[in-house]
Amino acid sequence: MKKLQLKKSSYEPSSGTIGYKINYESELNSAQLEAVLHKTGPALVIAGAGTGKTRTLIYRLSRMVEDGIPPESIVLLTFTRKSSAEMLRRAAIMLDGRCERVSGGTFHSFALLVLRKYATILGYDVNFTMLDSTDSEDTINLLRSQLKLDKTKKRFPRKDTLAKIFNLSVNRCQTVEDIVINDYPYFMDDIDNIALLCSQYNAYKIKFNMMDYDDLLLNLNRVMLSFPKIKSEMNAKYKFIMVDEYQDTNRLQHDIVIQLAGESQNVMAVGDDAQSIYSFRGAEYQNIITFPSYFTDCKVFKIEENYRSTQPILNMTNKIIESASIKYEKELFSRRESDNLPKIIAAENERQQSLFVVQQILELREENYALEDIAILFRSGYHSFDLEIELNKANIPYLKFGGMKFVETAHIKDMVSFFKILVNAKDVISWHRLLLMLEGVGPRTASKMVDIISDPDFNLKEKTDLNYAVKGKDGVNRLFEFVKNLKELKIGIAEKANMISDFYKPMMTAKYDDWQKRQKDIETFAAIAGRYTSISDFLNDMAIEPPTETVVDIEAESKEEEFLTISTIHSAKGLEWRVVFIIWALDGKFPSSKAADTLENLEEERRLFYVASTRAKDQLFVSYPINVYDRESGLVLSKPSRFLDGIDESLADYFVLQEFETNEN
DNA sequence: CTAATCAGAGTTTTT
DNA sequence: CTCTGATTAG
Repeated sequence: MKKLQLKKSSYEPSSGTIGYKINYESELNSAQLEAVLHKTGPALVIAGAGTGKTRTLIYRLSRMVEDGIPPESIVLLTFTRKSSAEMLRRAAIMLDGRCERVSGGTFHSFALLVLRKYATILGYDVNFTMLDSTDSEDTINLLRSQLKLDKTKKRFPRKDTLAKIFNLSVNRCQTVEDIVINDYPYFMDDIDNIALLCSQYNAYKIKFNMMDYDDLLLNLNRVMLSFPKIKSEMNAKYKFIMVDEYQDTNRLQHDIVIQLAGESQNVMAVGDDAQSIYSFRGAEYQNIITFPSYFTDCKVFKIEENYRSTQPILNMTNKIIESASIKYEKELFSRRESDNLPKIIAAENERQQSLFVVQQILELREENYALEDIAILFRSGYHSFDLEIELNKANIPYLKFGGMKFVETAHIKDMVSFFKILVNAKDVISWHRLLLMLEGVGPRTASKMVDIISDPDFNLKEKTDLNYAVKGKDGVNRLFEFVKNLKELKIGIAEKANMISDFYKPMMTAKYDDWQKRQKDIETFAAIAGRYTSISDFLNDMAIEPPTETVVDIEAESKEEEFLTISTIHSAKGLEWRVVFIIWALDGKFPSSKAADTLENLEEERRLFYVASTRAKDQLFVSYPINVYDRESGLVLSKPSRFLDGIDESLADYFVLQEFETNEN
């Protein structure tokens, strides 16, 4: 016979977090929890550096998944692929694999995904080609010489300047004329030709079924604006939108978010206006300030407790950002006390700065800091060159982020061109690129042949026209034969990559003196290619989500070994380390003398310095060499960065380096 | 028309 | 220093 018995239990509030696998209440502070439990409707989360912004996003994501919202209907837009992957990984660990099925990624990759489905309605072919920035510059250059604009009396803007103008025009939603008037007044005389070139460029891309980075955003927006049916289809599919780093969105991305939010307005933007560092590509930090005004009843959450850094570090960073003109006032605080003030170090010259950093790292290692706990940050890619030499000497393994990317090097672009042609035989830019490498072929011949190739009737198999055009040019025939054969071969991508590499090698040795170094990259490239089963997937990834590593270290893919991180500040965004070194904090380098011209630029540099210094958890070193000759200005730079003004001895310890002899070797 | 040579300019930062 | 554009010789 069964009897009932009373067992003591406890009171549980009826609202809140019962029934969840994760105990949100105990793992989050109240500000975070509020944001995590936010159900529907628009919301803005203002979260200072190190306050658990990512954490909040991840927990909200898993909370939604636990609520039974299908992960596919949640779009998580992040700024870099690195942070997107990191976020999904952490969410998956916390809850389960469902989190990884969330839609999204970067704005650009999300756009590509959508456009592969809808681009035909805009007149594109499904397998349109992606142009990376070099490709689009080359295209612009081609059109420029066709328009004979390279032969004008006065200097016409260079291809990279033109590309930048067009880019800003798209991302800021302004006309090319406006951009020239505001940002490039010295090209006023050429304004008509610049605008003409831009429209030709746009027409050219459509004609040859190509999209550049900007087109991805533009067309995503367009497809939703012009086709209400598609928009409602998308709104039905993507019910919840979350956007990270909102302060770095530009006008166009902002518009896209509004479209995606649709009627339901289930959109949450997360960011920190003090960390806006992408205005050079059209980002407007005002977007985050005006965000609530675009939606009805937008909730605003502020998270101010910092979990990352010690209080001394925060005291200094708060001071740095204090003099910036930002809208959302916030004062970060931490419960992590420490006696260790940030250290500001003056070195005699660059060499000494590098030696100092290396020496410190070795000492830190003695103190049981792992290399993974340490990062060295700098303003521009080349600031680390000397340091890298010293690191190599000291046998400290490192990975470099930011700066020149692997896929952007000329020889890798050549290799990619072969693959592009395999997918799209009418990829004129790739053809052009390869033809130019051949002996006896210059711009004229290449253009002529490209014209023939782009003719709709042209067919690789019978190339009689070409035989005529290239008579006497053996290399051209070999190239065509090679591509033709390769196309028909039924072999894997790895084998094709090897064949291309063999074919390319003589071309490379003829063109580059340093071909031996490049040869290594080619092998790496072939290895990466071998991981794919579809060439188009491979090319997509190379354009939209290329390997993040930089040229030098991609070969050293010993992931098991621990390594030090050296990185541009831009690439360090959103990450953290126990010990951070900021090098080259020298006025004229950081802020760079280029940026000193306008207040906005200077403000952005200040935020950049702020981002850099808030990466540090335990220790922060800021160093600068004195007595550096600056070619640009012709001055000897010797003053520390102006962002250190006002950092007195209560906030940081100041040091000067002194050399001395030791008996050690 | 191409290839080689020279002069000059511009040097962030990313998808 | 490195990449680009201009000039010139072949």
